[in-house]
Amino acid sequence: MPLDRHRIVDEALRLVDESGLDALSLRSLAGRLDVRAPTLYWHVQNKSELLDALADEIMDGAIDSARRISVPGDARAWLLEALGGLRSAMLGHRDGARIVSGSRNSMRRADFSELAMATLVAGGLALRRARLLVLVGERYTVGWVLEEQAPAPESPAPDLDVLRARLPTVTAAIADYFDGTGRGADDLYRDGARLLLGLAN
Amino acid sequence: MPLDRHRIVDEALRLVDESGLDALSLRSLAGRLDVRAPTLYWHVQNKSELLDALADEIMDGAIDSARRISVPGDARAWLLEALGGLRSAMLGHRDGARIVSGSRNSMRRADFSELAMATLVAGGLALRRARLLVLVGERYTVGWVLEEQAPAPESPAPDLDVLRARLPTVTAAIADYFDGTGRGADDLYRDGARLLLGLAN
DNA sequence: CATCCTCTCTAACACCGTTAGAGACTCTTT
DNA sequence: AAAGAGTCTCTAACGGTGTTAGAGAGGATG
Repeated sequence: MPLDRHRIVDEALRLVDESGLDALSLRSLAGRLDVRAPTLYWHVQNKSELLDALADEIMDGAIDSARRISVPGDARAWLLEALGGLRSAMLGHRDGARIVSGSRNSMRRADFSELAMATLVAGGLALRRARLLVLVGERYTVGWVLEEQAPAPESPAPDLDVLRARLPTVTAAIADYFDGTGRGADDLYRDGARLLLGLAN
Repeated sequence: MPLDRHRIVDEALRLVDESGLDALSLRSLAGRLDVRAPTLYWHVQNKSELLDALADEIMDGAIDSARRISVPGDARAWLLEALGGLRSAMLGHRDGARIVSGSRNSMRRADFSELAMATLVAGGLALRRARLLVLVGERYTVGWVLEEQAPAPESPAPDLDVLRARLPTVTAAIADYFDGTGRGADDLYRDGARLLLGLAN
């Protein structure tokens, strides 16, 4: 199979999924494609262009998923689903949020915003409000998933008692939230998103 | 002046402020301290430990500023100010949000959460709600400033007409927001934060 | 005086992104 | 058929990175 840009991006994404973004070097990627590193420069200008392409790939997933959402009465409910799709698209790849947040030239990010704002406006929201909701929703989601995907600290897990002494409210709140009724990470994100869209509770 | 950990972190922060996070290498930092790179390893275990220290420094600013806020009737108004302080602390250093979001071992981040949740609970909010508000507020803020501090794309600025064709709603919304009454980036952040705290006007 | 401890050094390792420039190999033109 | 152009991959190398090993200077302590 001949080497082309698409195959490169594909294999890069696979490499990232297996070993994390930090393990993605042009040499290791080339090795998987049975090629030497400089060869990649024929198909891709930069490493950063490659990273942009990865971000595009991820955002494509988010856009596709957003397009599939039927627009209900309340446009804000649509946005809630769209943002959930954005989160899923990023969670779908290791370090997905880092890739998306680190890419400065992904037109697909703007496409997502356009789709979202246009849908909200079509749903009757004022332009200014639509923009605010979309901006806030996107940045909230990226910030959220960034945190979700952050690897556990390498330093030895601090003693639980010490933690409880220094962070009594935080630890109590965690215990409280997960206590009992099978609520998990997805619910927490969704609660936050609903809050910020004014769909609270 | 003898070399110690504090001076290293200080100079690192200065270097980052001048030249950006990507320009921070142990060699360049050592050069500014009139020392060779391996010397730094006597005072600091890792580069990542150094980055954690930078994040701590920034979060210290956020915590100090939060402590100075008097608690008004509505605890949510306090949180709004505290988050504004967090944003200012990150904006106060080049790539501040990247530093904070990239650090996995900064206890100060947890301290900030603790302070915020405790204040909200003391202000009468339920534990579960306090946690949600703080988590959402923090991640929103980090995501926001990350975007604010992202350097302009290096690729030649795409043609404005092409942009307007592909992103009609986005471009119209930007024009609409900044049109007329001197509203700026700070206001936009604040609007978003108010929205998410249910203080919307 | 000898020994330890604290701190800085030189030298080196393996890796990184990236560039220059030499070949193959195919396809088109003469 | 010969010559040339274009496409793709290669080797070799550059300057940079984080990091380690280990030597040595200098002061404090026995």
